[in-house]
Amino acid sequence: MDSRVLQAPTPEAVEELLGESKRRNGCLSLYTRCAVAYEGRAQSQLESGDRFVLCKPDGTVLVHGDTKQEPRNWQPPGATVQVTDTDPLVITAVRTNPREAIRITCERVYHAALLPMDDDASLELHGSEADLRDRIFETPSLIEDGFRPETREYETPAGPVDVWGYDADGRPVILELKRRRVGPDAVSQLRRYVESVDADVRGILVAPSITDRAERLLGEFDLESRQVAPPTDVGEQDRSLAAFVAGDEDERT
Amino acid sequence: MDSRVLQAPTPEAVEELLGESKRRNGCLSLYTRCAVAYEGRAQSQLESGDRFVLCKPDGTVLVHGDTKQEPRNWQPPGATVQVTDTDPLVITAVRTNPREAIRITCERVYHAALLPMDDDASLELHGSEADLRDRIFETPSLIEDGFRPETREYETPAGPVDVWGYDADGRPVILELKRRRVGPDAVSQLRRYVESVDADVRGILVAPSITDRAERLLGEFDLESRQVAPPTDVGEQDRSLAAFVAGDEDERT
DNA sequence: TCTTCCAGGTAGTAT
DNA sequence: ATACTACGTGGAAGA
Repeated sequence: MDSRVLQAPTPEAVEELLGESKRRNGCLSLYTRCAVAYEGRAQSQLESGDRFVLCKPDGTVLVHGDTKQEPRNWQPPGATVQVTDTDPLVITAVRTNPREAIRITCERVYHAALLPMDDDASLELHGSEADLRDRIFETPSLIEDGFRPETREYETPAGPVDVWGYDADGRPVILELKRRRVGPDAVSQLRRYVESVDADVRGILVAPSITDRAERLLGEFDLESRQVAPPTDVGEQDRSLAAFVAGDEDERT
Repeated sequence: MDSRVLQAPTPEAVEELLGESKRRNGCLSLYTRCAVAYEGRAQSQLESGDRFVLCKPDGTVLVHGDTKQEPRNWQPPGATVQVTDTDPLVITAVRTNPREAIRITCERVYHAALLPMDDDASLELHGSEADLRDRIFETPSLIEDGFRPETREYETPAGPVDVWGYDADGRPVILELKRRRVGPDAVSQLRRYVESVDADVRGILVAPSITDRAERLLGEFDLESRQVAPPTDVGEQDRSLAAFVAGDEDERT
């Protein structure tokens, strides 16, 4: 695998490692005390602190602190990453469209590592809005008896509608699907679609649950709702994890 | 700093290091070939590949591949992270509200490292929607002559309005502010606020720019727009980064 | 490229 | 805890 880890590397060694990571198409990881500045879509400054920095071969740069899921600062994919100074070590990542730059000034580097990565696996995800849509096409009675779904992503002047269909009386129906509990924004969205259609159409918001305010707004605009959730079980899943989630803390299989 | 890096550690050594990271309130980093399973709000599976794993002391777990800004899989803050098996090494992170779990099965661990972090610096960000709001309170004529902004986050039955004020004729005005180019969703949002108010009120969408469809929707609902961007210059900024962004590629100061 | 919308969105704030 | 919105949202799919 020929990865490399350097303890307390010099700025020159980090520069060398960054070049190597580009040639090898690998990631560069830094454990460092650094300050960060950003300018582009907005501007930000982050004073010195201990952080973990990951530079990916696609130009992504992440600066992680010791809390939270989101990086404290970052550069999206597509940036050009360079060591622009070695005393102290400064790493700059610039990208265009939009034009923006991040600058990491390292007062100390505890470790640096080269991480060649081979990862071509694709994520299989179940329980998305698309799965909910498929579920409704499979079992239209989840909406109501006699409902006939017809078109996915039906185009209207106000944007694409999730599901277009007809009720038992042949009256057109628009469904707006959400995979989780919905608020007022989803009602606005459904209303926009319904009003953009030049016909007498019913609008139904399909979601696992709905907030009080959204419910009230629905009524105000003569829209409806159905309580339906995305399918949870999709076959080939690892059952022992499900047991964990179900609350069986002692599960260790 | 007493950080520790282990090359090709045994599962037991990783377990020990995870325990140590909890006691020391530090992060644990793994460079590993692993498979990932998730179950909770949805379900997902990710087959084996080389990845970088970061476990933070607040319970956050990130699994990064070699591309993209977002982790390939993750667990948000608040999870309990444990080694639940050592042959092969399995790391499980469980959290509640919502109840969900991620499981990382490592077929090889290239490195593991303990990263004690001291980071109490706060991010200073300029150019947000709040800054745009402040700018309008400071220079109301950016909207129009005679405009008098009055209330921020003004409460309506449909939700909080960014700015409530009055025009030169004393007619109430609602502003919906966006820090970037807006689409149909922002128009829907403004419309919802305007209609929820039981008065003859003007609605103005304030943003740097607007899409065609959104523009058309605005007209349809008798709403207005003003082209205003958040302030870009906020004083104490590092000017050399701005030069970089401006296109001066040779800037190395 | 631009537009549009989903996301296991995440984060912050007020109730 | 829930509700609501902003985010340097990011990412994908279609035009």
